[in-house]
Amino acid sequence: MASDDQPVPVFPKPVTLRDVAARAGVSVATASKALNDQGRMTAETRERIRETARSLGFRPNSLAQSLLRRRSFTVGLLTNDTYGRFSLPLMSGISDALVDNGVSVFLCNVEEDPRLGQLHVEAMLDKRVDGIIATGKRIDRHLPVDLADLRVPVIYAFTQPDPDAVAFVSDDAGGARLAVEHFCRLGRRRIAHVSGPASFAVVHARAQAYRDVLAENGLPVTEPLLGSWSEAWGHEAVAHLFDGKRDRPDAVFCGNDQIARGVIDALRERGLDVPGDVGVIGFDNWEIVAEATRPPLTSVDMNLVALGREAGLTLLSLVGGQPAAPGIRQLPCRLVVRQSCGRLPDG
Amino acid sequence: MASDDQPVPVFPKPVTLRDVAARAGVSVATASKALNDQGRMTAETRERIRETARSLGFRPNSLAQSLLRRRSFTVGLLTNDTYGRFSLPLMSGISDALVDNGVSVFLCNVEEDPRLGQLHVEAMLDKRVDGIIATGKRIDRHLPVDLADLRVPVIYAFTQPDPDAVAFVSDDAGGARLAVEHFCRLGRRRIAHVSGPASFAVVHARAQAYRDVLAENGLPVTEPLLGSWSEAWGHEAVAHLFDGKRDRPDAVFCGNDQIARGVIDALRERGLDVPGDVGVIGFDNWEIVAEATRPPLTSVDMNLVALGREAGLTLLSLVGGQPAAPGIRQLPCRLVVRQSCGRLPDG
DNA sequence: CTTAGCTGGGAAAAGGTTTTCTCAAATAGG
DNA sequence: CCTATTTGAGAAAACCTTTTCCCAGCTAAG
Repeated sequence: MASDDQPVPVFPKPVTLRDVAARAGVSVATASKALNDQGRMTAETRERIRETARSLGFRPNSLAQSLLRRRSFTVGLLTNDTYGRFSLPLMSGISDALVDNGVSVFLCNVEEDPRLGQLHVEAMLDKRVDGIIATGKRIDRHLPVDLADLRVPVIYAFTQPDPDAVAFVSDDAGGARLAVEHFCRLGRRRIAHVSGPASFAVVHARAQAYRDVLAENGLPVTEPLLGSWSEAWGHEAVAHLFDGKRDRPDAVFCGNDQIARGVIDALRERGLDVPGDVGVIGFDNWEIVAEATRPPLTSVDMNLVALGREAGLTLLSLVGGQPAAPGIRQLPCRLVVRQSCGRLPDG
Repeated sequence: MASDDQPVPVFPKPVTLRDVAARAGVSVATASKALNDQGRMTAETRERIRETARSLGFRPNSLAQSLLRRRSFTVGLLTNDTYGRFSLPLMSGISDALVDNGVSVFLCNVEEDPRLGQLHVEAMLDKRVDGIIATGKRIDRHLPVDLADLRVPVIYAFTQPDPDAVAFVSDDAGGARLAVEHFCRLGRRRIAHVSGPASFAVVHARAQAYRDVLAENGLPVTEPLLGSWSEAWGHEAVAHLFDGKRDRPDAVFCGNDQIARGVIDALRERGLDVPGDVGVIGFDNWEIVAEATRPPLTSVDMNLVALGREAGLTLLSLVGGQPAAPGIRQLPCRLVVRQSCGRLPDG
């Protein structure tokens, strides 16, 4: 009978609570209560309904539930980090924190396009997300989208927040301290700092921490060398640091892993041993880079997964009605020690 | 009256169609029809209702619409690519194709965990996604999750599909041809191939294309060197290729950009000029790597964004009831020429 | 035996929208 | 002036689930 030229897959109608109730010979109200551990009924009735639901493969329609509860168990994640260098670890942590609560995440890349941002935010709101997390690729820039006075709670993670918002960022100064203090403990005395462009707020935060730690340890402070975030700049910076005849550094703290990579390569080209002659520490702990340097790179990890988890949990409690004090929370970084920084003499 | 210790943001109730109707002095039915260009009414009534909706900032509740239409304008994207190296460009293309149709994307990372996969798929189904796109980090491995006989259409992109499914992958053989033929056109005669582990299907596809092109051009075929996907392996492979005294390659086609990076660095260490003495082409066109090599790396781009867009559009038409022939569609790659491969003598 | 209280379960409303059907008024046709 | 048709708009059902209220029957207390 059926024409089989083009077998079109046919998707069966989902089984509804009504089906379960009919099959079990009860009303939908009773069925609902049985499955949700609500109401009063004999244990026998409850179990019979549950068994029926199981055997029919019943799954409640989330849309209907959401409509009724005014809660969709859905959050939106906005980002402008196309390559996901920072937002994917964040996403991972967020998802991790939420999946056990049955919450799913809409991911939207808004690039730098306000129109796109507007579009995505409206789509999220229309779909009644319970909340929104905004994230980006740098801490000191806004997303190209206005998230003030939305109908839902908003949390900022690793991006510039609106005033009076709840935000999570990494403690860059703390991370820098970790690196420089590690050098100090290892007995390095002339520690240089090569970082990215002055237009980045984190560059200044890290540089100040660098100066502070050196001062605290009575070590000479040389002005940080600012350039770009690239390997090429790391390469070039080594020339600046080592072409002067005296006071050559015995350690370089770099603003990111790519710069560190350039520094290490340039040092090798000059015949300097890492970590023997010069120790190097990077920032970001981008494993794909940190593990490809020779020797493998010690680097500051911003704990983005943990940051994402924290943001997710906070959003959840905000959605649940718990107030959260506005303000920026800085989460600690962690030093991942590999081989580029050297080790304690006795180690 | 109000206690202001802790200013809790209060979120206003969304305005509903009922509100609009009441304000405009019509029934909700009429209001709905006015806003959707349905039904019959005087142009004046229609415009009055629209104006009311605008002034009230009315936005239809997507949940209610979805419930009724049995269509949620939502799709799920499954991946196990934690770093997003491949899935983010895909995601970008998918999102691109869908956002204009008001469709949002749930992104779920299932890692390698079947339990997590099951969890996410069930959450998606409960939320009544219109369809699912499965993607991964390699073409020849399944996600740790069973997507057969779901209640919704499924499309595979850049991951191993179930039989009889619709799938999109990159044409790796074609991409390899592009690279090797380019070398041939440039007059290179001894072209080597350094690639990843033999356990990857793409390694064989690319290697075969490499042999084919060399044979077609009457050039000597040396067996591809298989190793790992790392820079270190690229480095090591150069030793194998150049320590033999004769028939040293004048071109190396690499299985990915990291290998290419290792090859280029090793060549430089040997005093060989790239592209003067040896041309190098990579695969993946991972810009962050390709642009950091010196000289910048020519590489095969798998057009993942386009692949994602194609997958998104196909899923959309599948959801719309258009049948799509099952099978694997290979989408062409593209060669991004930078400086590592050299140029035509007359160029 | 009467009344209060409990028990098991159902009816109905609510959530917000779309769509089909119905109906009164207005218009056209004869 | 009377009937047939069109026009404008509303009532109600449907989507699926949850929750509040209600009720009939039963038990226990007085």
